[in-house]
Amino acid sequence: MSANKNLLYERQAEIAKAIAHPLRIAVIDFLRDGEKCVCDIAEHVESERSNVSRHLAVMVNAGVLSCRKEGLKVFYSLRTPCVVDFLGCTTRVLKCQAKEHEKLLASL
Amino acid sequence: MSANKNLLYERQAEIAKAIAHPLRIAVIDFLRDGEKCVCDIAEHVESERSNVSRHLAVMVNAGVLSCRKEGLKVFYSLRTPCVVDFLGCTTRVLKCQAKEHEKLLASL
DNA sequence: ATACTATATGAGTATATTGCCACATAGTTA
DNA sequence: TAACTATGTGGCAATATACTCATATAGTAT
Repeated sequence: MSANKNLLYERQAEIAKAIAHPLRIAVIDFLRDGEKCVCDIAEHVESERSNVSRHLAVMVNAGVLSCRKEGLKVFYSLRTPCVVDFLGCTTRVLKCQAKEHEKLLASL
Repeated sequence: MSANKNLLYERQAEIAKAIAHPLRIAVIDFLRDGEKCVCDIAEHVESERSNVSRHLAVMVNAGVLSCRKEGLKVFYSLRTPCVVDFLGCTTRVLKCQAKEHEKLLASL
């Protein structure tokens, strides 16, 4: 494996890691219909603001979200719509799993 | 947020977490051209077999990989081709980041 | 200036993940 | 059976992550 490949894998892992948390996935799903401030996000995902703020920082750091300050509030949004594709990928994997479970059940 | 949604987010996060590691991404990339045994995978990703074995178990557990025993060897393969789409998603995010960096540099 | 609101951060604890070593298990071959 | 190979697992230490509480910062309004 070349050093370039390794670097790519690490960057890819960083992005995947930034998404790999239930709360963060909830946030991404919520942000599909446009930018939201921390307090709205915290209310929606039913978690403390300080906690949400940290999770948001993780995603901004990984390049998944971007943020914009306006007065007291900070609005977060998806940096690129293709982040949403991740959710599609996961649901496809889940569907694939469900199908195999069905097959197994049917064979009993 | 409904309980159903929360459950979905947790399952999605499990899958994303199973992918979110440089070594595991290297494995997925390697498995694109078909099933491989642990020793071949370990050699390719340049890591200890015991370590690789654990990472493989994580991915099987999350439903990302499947395995098949044949004699002494255990062959691992992608459970569904759509797992590869993840890598595409991450590279698209990376490209998006690169573009923004370019813009920033150009404005200096 | 004071009180208030929204957000971020430091510190501490709890928990999870990773990598390594040694060893166990299972199948193969002589 | 004995030696060998491929894989998996227990145990440990190092590190990373997540959550909570208290506090800091920044902007707003009175």
